[in-house]
Amino acid sequence: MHDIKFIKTNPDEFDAGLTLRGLDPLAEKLLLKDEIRRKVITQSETLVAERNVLSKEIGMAMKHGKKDKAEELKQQVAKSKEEVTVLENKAKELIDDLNRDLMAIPNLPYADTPKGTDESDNEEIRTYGTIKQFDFTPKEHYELGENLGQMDFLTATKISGSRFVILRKNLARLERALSSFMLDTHIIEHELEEVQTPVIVNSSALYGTGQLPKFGEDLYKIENSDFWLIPTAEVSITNQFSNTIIDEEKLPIRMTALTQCFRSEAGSAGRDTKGMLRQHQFAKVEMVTLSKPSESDNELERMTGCAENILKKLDIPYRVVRLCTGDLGFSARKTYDIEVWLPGQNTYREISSCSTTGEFQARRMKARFRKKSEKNTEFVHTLNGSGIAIGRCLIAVMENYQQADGSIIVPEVLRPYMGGLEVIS
RNA sequence: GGAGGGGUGGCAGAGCGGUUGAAUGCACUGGUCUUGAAAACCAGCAAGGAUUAACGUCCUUCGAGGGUUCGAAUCCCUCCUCCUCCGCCA
Repeated sequence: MHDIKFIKTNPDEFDAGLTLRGLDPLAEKLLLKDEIRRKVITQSETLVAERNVLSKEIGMAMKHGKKDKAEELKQQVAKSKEEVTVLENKAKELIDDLNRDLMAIPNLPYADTPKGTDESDNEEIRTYGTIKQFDFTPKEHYELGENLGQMDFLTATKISGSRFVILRKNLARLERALSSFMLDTHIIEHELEEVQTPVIVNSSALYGTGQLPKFGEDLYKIENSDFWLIPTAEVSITNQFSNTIIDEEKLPIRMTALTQCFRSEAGSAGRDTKGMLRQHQFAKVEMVTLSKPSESDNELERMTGCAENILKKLDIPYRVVRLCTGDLGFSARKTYDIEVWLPGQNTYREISSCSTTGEFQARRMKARFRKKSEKNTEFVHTLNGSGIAIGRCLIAVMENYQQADGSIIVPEVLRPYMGGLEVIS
């Protein structure tokens, strides 16, 4: 959420940020609303203050047995009561209205964000690994999986619908191996703290990280309740710190969690319908960091590095791109996507997205920190990134490690997690 | 699901209609004392908002939201949550 005080002191910077997003300037309109809001609050509070004084006088009068005086004062208060109620309601309305506006405005991209309209304008930062040349035509993951009889979309359709999958035997085990490998790497090498969080959250958590109010359509909601399925563990990990004041020494707090994620994929009908690239349910290892404002840029590099390290260890080629203004998510100020090479598709596909939101989410959820021996609190900065998506990583392993006979070599680092298995066939 | 009891400041814990934003203790910060530390003593110590050049003043908040009242942490209603016992259950 945006700080109206920031907008007040930096209207041009605010509008420039919106322009980067392809939005019309809003500062003037918001500041007008704010002015009215403050005026009404002042009016209302003046009256309430007067009432409070009179009420105390009534109390004193009662104490000293001056009943007549008390009655007289009561009359006075009663007169202003209606007026107070009207003003208070009006103030509340104006506050809510302004907050609604502020909640629906996306975060401001960093000024150096590459300009563009969609993912084709993203800027390649670096590439890693050598793209393997096959002496046969590499297959897509679903061909490989189905031929192995270990990836079953048809049966999944029967029990759930489209965009679900059933993995069997060693592919199921491979998915589990990937999860454990990633988590172990994060907690041991990268010193992230592992957490296990709920996958069902309430709407206030979704407001906190920015999925609501604008993107409810992309989420699954549980009927007759305020429960939603998380689209990413970012929601539950980050919101642990809502309405919390953290001691400065505890920062940065770097966490990781493995959860299932649930997305309705409204609006992506027809895209990636084959295979398990785009599912309604998928496992993902997520990373979330809370940091001091001064450290968040470095933390973003660190986090991206953690995700990259997973792919390095798996020895799968990838590239890192910086998202352009048109591709940047609602809450993000700066995002690196990591895209893995998929030989079957002969292209790079997103497997991780690491973002800093600055204080955007922290302000929404009131996650603050206090410096030692300082009175004031400040909002923390929050970062989130996939570290990495399990399902897509499974695809990447399958396609990059496939052999002519349709079997799949198990990457070295995963073998300890697969009981030493070297090939899935 | 049934019965009962709680939710108060960083923590513990009073208050149960009238200067109570909240006693007291611990923790924390500053000071006195001390060679230094401890102890002791003194002082400070909630968040958000409005206003102000600033000092300050004012408003709101005692789980959340409504209500009663001139006035609510204190009374009433609804919800959330925690604990104990019973039932059910992975």
